Amino acid sequence: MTIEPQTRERDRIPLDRQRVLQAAVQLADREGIEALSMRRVGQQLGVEAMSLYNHVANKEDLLDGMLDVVLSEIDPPLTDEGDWRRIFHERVMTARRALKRHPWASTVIVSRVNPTPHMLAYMDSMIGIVRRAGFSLDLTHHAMHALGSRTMGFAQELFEDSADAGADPAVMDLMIKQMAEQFPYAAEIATKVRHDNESVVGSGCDDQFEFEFGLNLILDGLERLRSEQGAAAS
Amino acid sequence: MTIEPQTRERDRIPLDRQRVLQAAVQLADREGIEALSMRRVGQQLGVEAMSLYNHVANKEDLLDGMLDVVLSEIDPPLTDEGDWRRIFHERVMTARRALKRHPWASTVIVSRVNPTPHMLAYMDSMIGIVRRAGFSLDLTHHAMHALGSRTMGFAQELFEDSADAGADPAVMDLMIKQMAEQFPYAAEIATKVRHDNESVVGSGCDDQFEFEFGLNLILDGLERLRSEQGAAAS
DNA sequence: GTGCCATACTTACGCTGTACGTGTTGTACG
DNA sequence: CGTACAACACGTACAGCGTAAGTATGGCAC
Repeated sequence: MTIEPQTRERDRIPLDRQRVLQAAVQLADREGIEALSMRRVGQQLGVEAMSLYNHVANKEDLLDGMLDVVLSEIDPPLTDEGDWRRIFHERVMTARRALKRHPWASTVIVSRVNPTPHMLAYMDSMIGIVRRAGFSLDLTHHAMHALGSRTMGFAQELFEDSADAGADPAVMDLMIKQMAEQFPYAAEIATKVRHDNESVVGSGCDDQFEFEFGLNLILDGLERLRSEQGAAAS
Repeated sequence: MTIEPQTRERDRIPLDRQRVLQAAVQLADREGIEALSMRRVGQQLGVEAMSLYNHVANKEDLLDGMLDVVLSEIDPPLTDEGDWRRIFHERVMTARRALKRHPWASTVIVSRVNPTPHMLAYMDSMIGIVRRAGFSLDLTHHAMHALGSRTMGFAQELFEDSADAGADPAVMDLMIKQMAEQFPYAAEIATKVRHDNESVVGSGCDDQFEFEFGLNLILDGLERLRSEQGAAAS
């Protein structure tokens, strides 16, 4: 009773955030996201549930962290040459593959409200692709909404609005400024949206408009295929 | 103690599924979906939690039922005349309005795995619109995937696969036959998918193909807008 | 040595969904 | 009218959850 704990203490690898996240990811991979509880993750590490709270704020934070681990597995773009559609498509499929390795990821991602660092980095790189292809700021913004999280490798709307649109404007300014260094393209869009909606309450984007924009984009594309099909066959 | 219960019993309206579902919907509307527990719903009806189980199988079933209530509020189509895109668009926006009346609905719908009756009816009517506009079976199938639950008034993939693709084939046949009467258009698609994948394991649809189909549809639409924008300005 | 600080452990609270057994009810039939 | 019955609300109980709060056990700076 006096020796046992000491020896156990000695050869115990100390916990850290990375180990906690990795254990959680492994558990979710193996037994599904519904089997993931703080107690089970602790068990996985030979540790009590409460010990995890030294490294993650709460379960929400744990899920955010797990997601970030998955997103960190998205390979960087191979090339920057050629048709933007090819580059974009390729990168989306890479992201899709990363997410498919962790089947729980796509269901978790939709329940999150704040983007993780790797998420921001990824989005920034995708925005960069279309911007460099000559998309206007406006069109870029609409494009990202239309693609929704198809950009992430599956089909689903991303976040409700740009973080907390109702927050302190001064804080927002600072946040955007800090973001601008790391994620210039994303920051550009955020600034624009913010400017457009200076006097507007609620969400930073016109959800109704963005929804109809995306809907019409698809309907028009389908109409084109319909008329082609009409020309080819009956 | 002997009289009290009797009088209370007398003027108690007996529970039924509809009352349970309505109380649950009201509670979720008022206090959010995370506040919805069996105990709270019971409380809402002046009844213990366990009494609800006489009318719903479990919480999953309760959520399915609640969703069906919301979907039943989608108004029937106004007209069947004119451009299919206009008709389709109009109906989607009607569905969107119904879902917006219950903010929790869109988050709940994505966690469901089986379509509810009203859901099937709605999908059937949407498939009917494009079929009557001359879409081939194939194109219709791809179209529904591409639209995802944009058809429902928000953007998100629908169900993992067509119900239980791995189930007993004989049971499936029966199911499809029964479906054919009520939902002819939906049944037609289901039959086709089933036929195409006779010898294929896993999901009833080629997820990879459908995903890329939808992605390319949007990318092509965006490319068109990009080149137009290039011609007009810059 | 001594104090400090990080961190792991323990206990406990209030909540969840729901299995199981009991009692009361309105209704159908002799 | 009396009785049997099926429907159904109730109460209790259990295993699990996230996490607040307090306690014990290191390694490390002085």
